[in-house]
Amino acid sequence: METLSPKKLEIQEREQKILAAARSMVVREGYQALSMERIADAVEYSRGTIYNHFSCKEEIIIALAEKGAAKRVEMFRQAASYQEASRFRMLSICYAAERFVINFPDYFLFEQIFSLDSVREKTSAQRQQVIHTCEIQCMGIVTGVVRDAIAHGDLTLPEDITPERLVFGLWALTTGAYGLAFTSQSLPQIGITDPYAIVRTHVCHLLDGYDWNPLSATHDVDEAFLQIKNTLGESLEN
Amino acid sequence: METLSPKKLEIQEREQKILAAARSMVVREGYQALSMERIADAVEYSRGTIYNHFSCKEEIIIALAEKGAAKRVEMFRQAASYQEASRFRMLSICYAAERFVINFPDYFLFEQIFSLDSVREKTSAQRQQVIHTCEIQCMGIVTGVVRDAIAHGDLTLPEDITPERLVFGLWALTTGAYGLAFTSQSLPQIGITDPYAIVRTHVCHLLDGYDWNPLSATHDVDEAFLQIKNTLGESLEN
DNA sequence: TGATTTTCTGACACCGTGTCAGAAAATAGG
DNA sequence: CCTATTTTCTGACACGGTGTCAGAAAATCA
Repeated sequence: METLSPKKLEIQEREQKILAAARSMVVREGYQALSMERIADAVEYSRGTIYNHFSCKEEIIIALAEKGAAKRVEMFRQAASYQEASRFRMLSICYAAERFVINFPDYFLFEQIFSLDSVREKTSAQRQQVIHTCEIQCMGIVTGVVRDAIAHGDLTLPEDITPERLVFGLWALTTGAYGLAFTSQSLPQIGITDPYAIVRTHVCHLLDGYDWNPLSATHDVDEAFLQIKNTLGESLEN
Repeated sequence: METLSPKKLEIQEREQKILAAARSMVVREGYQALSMERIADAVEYSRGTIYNHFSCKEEIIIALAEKGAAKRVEMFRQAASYQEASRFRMLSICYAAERFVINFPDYFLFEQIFSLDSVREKTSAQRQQVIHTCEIQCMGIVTGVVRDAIAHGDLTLPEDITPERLVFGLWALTTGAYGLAFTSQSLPQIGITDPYAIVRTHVCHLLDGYDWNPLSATHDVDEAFLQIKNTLGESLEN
């Protein structure tokens, strides 16, 4: 069943065309400008046909969020394969998380839209499951690095902190900061001009707080990120 | 001009009735169930009258977000007045931030809705300004504590970290975590059952990473939070 | 009390949604 | 190649929500 009938293929391609149209529409004019009607116009099919692919516009958003989630998993994989001491592997994942929002701000936006109950409610369980699975995979990649660190003796976690809990903290810190970077009006006013750099600093201090070796004091953090950028940069840019 | 005419008073009261109706509607049935039509039914006035108060439903959401923002400022003020060493004042603000989302999850929700461009776009500049001002005030309260800490010699920040940048990190960590607590499906599955407790732990480790005295190692953190709860609990619950 | 101002109302025009009967196109069979 | 069957596509329709505004109703004034 490798080759699909020409018609089936056309349909598959059309689905991608619909998503591409929706994506650029949201990017250019915002979520509220997205309507099935306008998508139908853009791809030159009738509204009914669009509804054959997606039962409502929320399903389109979640389909786009799915793509984003898959992309992030891929980038995290790349980053985790960085061949260095555990702490630098951790930093390289942070770098990947940062590149993700910078290179694909729209994916980040779709996730934010999707995180509203009122939107998520209207989407299918299957697609929710896909996104959920990606989330678990990302967690798995990062906790894997933490476990490696423990195994190599670079890190000893306090009793009440599991690798998952540490990762939760990093996850919260980074996504919280990226969310603020996107939505807060106040940042420039209080001298926060490069939130991404600040997050990196905080991550380092947090890891220092957990005594994850080698500590910041023993190496040049900026240098480390530069190294990561040079090694992984290409493969994360796509 | 202390006493308003009875009619003006009625109008003012009605505005609160509208907000209350909208609030309970969103809490009970979600944002997407909110409509001017249903609000009008609920408060037993015509749609036109509702439009005299708010030009669209986004304006209602932002009005509710405003109330939340003001509440947070109030709670932060209370917390910052905690009479202890700077680090514990910092923790007491974290405690206030936590109580805010736990006691008023709906306010947190309105902020999330409001953070979407598509919603914010439709709201008036004045109201946006009010929220913005509250945000700045909160920042001011927290950076004030940081500055006090520096002045008292409890904390020495690295050159590249201003008090604002440190606060940005805490802000990102906490709101990021609370956001995840509300929206992520994955947390229980990976053993994160009390995200709030974990955030507190991470905050402590982050402060440790910056050598903010007294370090966690020298005192019982749980005990400190208990103390805060006993001292401030009442005044934050309202 | 009547004149004037303010407030309230619901009908209206509009826009987007989601559905579905029937048209059109693709595919299969002889 | 033609016809039968299946699949896909379409646009009209009913619905529900939005935002407006002319005129009704109520409040205020004098």
